[in-house]
Amino acid sequence: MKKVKDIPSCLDCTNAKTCILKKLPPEEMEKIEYEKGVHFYKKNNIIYREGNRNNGFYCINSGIVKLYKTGLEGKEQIIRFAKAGNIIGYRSILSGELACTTAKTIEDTTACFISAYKLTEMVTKYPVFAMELMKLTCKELGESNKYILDIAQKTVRERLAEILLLLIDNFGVDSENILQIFLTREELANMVGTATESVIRLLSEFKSDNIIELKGRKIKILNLQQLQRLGSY
Amino acid sequence: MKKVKDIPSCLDCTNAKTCILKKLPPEEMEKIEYEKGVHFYKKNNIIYREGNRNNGFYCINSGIVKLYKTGLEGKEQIIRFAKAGNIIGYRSILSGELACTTAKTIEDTTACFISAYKLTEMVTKYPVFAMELMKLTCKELGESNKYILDIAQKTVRERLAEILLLLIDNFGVDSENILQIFLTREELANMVGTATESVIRLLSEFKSDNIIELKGRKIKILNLQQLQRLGSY
DNA sequence: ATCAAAAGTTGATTTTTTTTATTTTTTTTG
DNA sequence: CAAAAAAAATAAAAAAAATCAACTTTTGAT
Repeated sequence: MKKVKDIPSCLDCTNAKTCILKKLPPEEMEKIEYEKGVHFYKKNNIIYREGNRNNGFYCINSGIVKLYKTGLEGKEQIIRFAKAGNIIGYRSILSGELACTTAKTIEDTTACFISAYKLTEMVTKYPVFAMELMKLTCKELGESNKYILDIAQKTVRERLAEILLLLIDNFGVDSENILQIFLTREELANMVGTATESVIRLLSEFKSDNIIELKGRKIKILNLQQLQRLGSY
Repeated sequence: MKKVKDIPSCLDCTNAKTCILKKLPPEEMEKIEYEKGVHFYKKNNIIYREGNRNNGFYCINSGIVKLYKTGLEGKEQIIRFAKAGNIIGYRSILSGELACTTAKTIEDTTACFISAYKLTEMVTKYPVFAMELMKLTCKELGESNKYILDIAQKTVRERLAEILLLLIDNFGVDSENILQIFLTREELANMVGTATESVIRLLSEFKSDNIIELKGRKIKILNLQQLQRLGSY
C-alpha cells in the first residue's frame, strides 16, 4: 500500500528541525494541514514578484529559491536564498507593504502556501510562535545590516570570498568539498553586487591561488582558511 | 505649582503619535512608567556598543541617535538614524544575539530604558503590541534590503542624492528649506558608504548645479525635483 | 545530433572612486 | 579672544571596478 507521495505534510515534514511552523501546537498544525496549499515550481519560475501584494506566505518544502530586488536596467541584486524549512513572503504581510523582493526558484521547488489571514491569526493566538517569528525577522534584519556594511566597505574580492563562505555555511559541501549550490557566474555577481566579468576574473584568481577548483558551476573548496582570510570572516 | 519637568512621562509623551508603546493598554503604560529608567546623554555619547548584550531597549524621547556598524579600520557605516518616538536596541533582544550596531547620539538626547524582560513580557501578553512591533521590524527589514540594492548598484552621486532625500523625509526642512539635521561631511560619507572627499566634491557639484546651497553643515534645498531626478527616487 | 541561445572567458579601455597631500575654513575651548 | 583642533575643500595620482568587444564553451530544445 502506497501513500500519495510528493505531497508534503507538515506533521511528518522532514524539515521539522528548522521550520518555524513546528512552534505551533499540534492541533493548529493539523488545521494548517487542511488549509494550506501545496505548490510545485519548476526551476527558474517566479513564486511572487517585487511590488506584488502577497496574500499569503510560503514554506519551502524542497528546492532553493533566490530572493532578489531588481535595480535600474533590470540588474538583479540577490538579497538571500531560501531552502527547505525556510519561509518566504511573510515580511510584506506583516509590514502591510508590497513585496520588496522577487522570489524565483533556482531548482525545482515544492512550497506550502499559507494565507495572510492565517499568519496574522497564528501571530495573535500563539505568543510562542509570535516570539519565534520575531526572532527570525530580527535575525534577518541583522544579516541585512551586515550586508550593508560589507557592500559599502569591502572590495569586490573580499565580498566574493565572504559570499562563498556564506554559501558554504548555508548549503554545505559534499564529501569532495564541493559547494552544494550551483549558481551561474551572473548570480554570484548579483549577490556580490558587481559585474559578471569581475566575478569570473576573481574566481580565476582564487583558482590560480589554489583556494578553489572550478568545474562548470561546481566550486570545490581547496583552502577554506585562506578563503576566510580573504573575506576576513 | 510646577511639576518636575524634563523627566518624560509615557502617559503624556509628546511623541505619542509615532511611539509604539502607545499600542499598550493604559494600565500597562502606567506600570512601565514606574519600571522604566530615564537616561540623559550629551551629544556624541554612546548609548550601547556593537557586540554588547543589551539587557533592555530605549525609547527616544528627544534628540537624535545614529546607529552604525564599525568596519575595518574603524570606518563607520551608518545604518539608520533614530529620533523622538523611535525605539532602538530591541533587535538583539528579540533575536537573542549581540547588538549589531553602535548607538551614538549626535545631539543631546533623552531616552527611556525598558528592560529586556519587560519587552518579552509585552510581546507575549499583548498581541496588538506584538503585531505592531513585528510590523516595525518588517518595515526596517524592507528598508535595509532597499539600502543593499542602492549601495550595490547606484553610483556615489545617486546615493548621495538619495540619502539627502531620505534625510529630508525623515527630518524635514524649515521655512527656509534648510534640512533639519546637521551632519558632518564624514557622517554623510558614512551613510552613503564612500570617502569623505567624495561627498565634499559631490556636494560642491550639487551646489554649482544650484540644487543645494551650503553654509557649514546646513544644507538648503533649492531644487528638490532635480535632486529626486538624481536619486531616481 | 544539430542548431540557437545562453553562459562563460579574456583582453583592452574607460570610468569611477579612493587615496594622498596640502591648504583653507570653521569650530571648540581654555 | 586666540590658539588648537577638527572639519572642509581642492588637486593630483593611483587603484579598483565597469564597460566594451570579440570569442569559446556549454546547454537546451527540436
